[in-house]
Amino acid sequence: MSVGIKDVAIAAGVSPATVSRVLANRHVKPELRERVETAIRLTGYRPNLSARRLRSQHSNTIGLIVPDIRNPFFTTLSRAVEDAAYKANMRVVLCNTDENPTRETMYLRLMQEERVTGVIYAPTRETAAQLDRLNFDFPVVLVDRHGPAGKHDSVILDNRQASATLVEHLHSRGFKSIEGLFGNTSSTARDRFSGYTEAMNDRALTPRADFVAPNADAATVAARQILSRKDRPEALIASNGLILLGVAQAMQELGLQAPDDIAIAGFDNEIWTGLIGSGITVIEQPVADIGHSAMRLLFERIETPEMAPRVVMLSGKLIERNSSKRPG
Amino acid sequence: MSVGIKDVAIAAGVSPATVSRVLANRHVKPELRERVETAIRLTGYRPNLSARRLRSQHSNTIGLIVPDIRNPFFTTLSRAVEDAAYKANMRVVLCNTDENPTRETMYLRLMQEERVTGVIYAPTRETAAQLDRLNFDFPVVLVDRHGPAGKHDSVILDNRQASATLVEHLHSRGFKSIEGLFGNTSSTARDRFSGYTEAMNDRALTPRADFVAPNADAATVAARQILSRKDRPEALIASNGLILLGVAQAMQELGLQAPDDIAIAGFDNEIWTGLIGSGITVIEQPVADIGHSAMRLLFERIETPEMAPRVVMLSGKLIERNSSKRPG
DNA sequence: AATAGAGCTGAAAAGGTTTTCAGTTTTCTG
DNA sequence: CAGAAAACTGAAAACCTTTTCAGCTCTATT
Repeated sequence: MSVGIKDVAIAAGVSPATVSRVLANRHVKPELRERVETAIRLTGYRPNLSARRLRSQHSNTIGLIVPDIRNPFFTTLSRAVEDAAYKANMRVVLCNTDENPTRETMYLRLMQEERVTGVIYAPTRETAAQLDRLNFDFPVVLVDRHGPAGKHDSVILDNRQASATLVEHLHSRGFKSIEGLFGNTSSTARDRFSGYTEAMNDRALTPRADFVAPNADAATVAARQILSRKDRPEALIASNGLILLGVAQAMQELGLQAPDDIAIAGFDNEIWTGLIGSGITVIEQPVADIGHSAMRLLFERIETPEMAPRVVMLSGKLIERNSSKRPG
Repeated sequence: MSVGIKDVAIAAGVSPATVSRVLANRHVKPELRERVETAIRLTGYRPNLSARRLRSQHSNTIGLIVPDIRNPFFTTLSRAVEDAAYKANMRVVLCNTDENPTRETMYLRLMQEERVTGVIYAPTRETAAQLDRLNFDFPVVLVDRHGPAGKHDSVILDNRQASATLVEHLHSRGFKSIEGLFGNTSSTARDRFSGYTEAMNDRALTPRADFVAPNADAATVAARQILSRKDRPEALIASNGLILLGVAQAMQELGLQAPDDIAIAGFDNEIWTGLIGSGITVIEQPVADIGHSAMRLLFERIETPEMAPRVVMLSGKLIERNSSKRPG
């Protein structure tokens, strides 16, 4: 049986309450404090977090619900979230939904049972749509994706703007037929699609878009098809890092080079995008900022629950590389 | 105030014990069971995991302690661990140590306070060395790295063999001066270094090795130096994915091409290694397998604690690509 | 028909901590 | 130096479950 606060109390000749107070750094006479501290050291006492949480009603745990930690965007995000969490003396429970609404509701239920302090959450469009019907008893901050307009704290990229920037960039380089390959599950992909479409229309260009499950394999399949079409576009935009990876893979299979055979641009400034060929033009997201902002919003929400929901919108940054150079 | 098991009991006209039994799927008369179930539905009851854990002494939580989730090896590993965990109805608490022994001990302590069911752990060499002096009251399975020989369950790659394979491969392609760039914190890097050195000696080649903090930035700096030396080697081996990334980046900065200017080979078959230039030769690790094996070992250890420690050693697979072709 | 056993249920204890409450000691104020 | 306030401490309640124990109702066996 492991040593509890009671054993420490006996060893130090004080009451359990006093030990608890020493642990919580509350006022207790130096002499007693010292006795307790050595007792703790001697007994090797470690607090039982379950008991502590049960009594204090603070779980000191935050949930992080993302589609897939292997998506580099979410990898980096998770790291930022964890750093902030552990600084605030909180644990992080990580959940991968695979963009599957069933798993999402299961995890949200789990968060409830865990009595988490708060949740950072990148929902699918499907679940996001009914987000205000669900009523969580913990604060939620959406990241990367938004819910019903203005109802929830969220931190997202200005996706329309970012897409428009890519179109503008490609257009200014002389490309006219610009196709887009977008994810089919997130509000983010949808926003990027809108931004793309608007920007194309603004320039009297004809948008053409495809939607695909947001993972590299599915993207490879789709890209293969697009790239081998007779009316292959002059330029192709990929709506996130995994899709971009799929496109790059398809191009390699087909022996195509950017920008000679087709121009390429995408999202997420992963290191490899700078190394592949002579570099792929991308929109860089301030991922770590997004994570930190989300945690800040979460903590502030916890402090003042009645505050009106806030949306933090950050801007992407165009990183021009060779894949979008004017051909020939 | 949230609804507890008591409220459900009252609503169903039974005792809390009965509700608990319904929840745990123990024998209770169908009629009562149904009454309880509708009461649960009506009240929207969610069990309180802290209370449950406190009483039952089962945390159903496993800890995952890794250097950095952004290292793609550990990203994939974490995903495998989580999948297995959630299938077994367990949560995962994720910890990044940044190869920092202080953070390691802090997290190990946390695991103790959390009363975790078990831990999957990739220790630094420093902590690994004193692993048998520490006495955990939870089972630990080491991954990717080993502790004092044969004292702990662990799942690792046959690192010596893998390194030797790379040397053999490069040598058979005609390279003689083969340098190695290794991480400086893990037993794994050390083993890969040993394998490299032995294989070089076996072939009467002179080994030359450098050690560096296992992250891309540090590797870039080191690689830059190696690559701009007058006596630059004919081939360079990188001991993990991040270091390989650093090497690739340095080469690009310096305008060097593989295999024309220098041959390159490394570890971890990340997708980009197949896309960069005309592909980088790597040793592929069965990462998902490693994760699953680790979880299997962990569960078996929990079931039969007195079993002798087991070491599972998996083989890497050489993926030959263009970066190690015989130069022009 | 009596008895053993199985199945089912509820009361109450237990799990390890924090927190409240009340009481005691110390310090401060005038 | 008296009295008030502040600081400190311990006993006991509370947090929400699961589990033990004992009792009760059936069924099955002899």
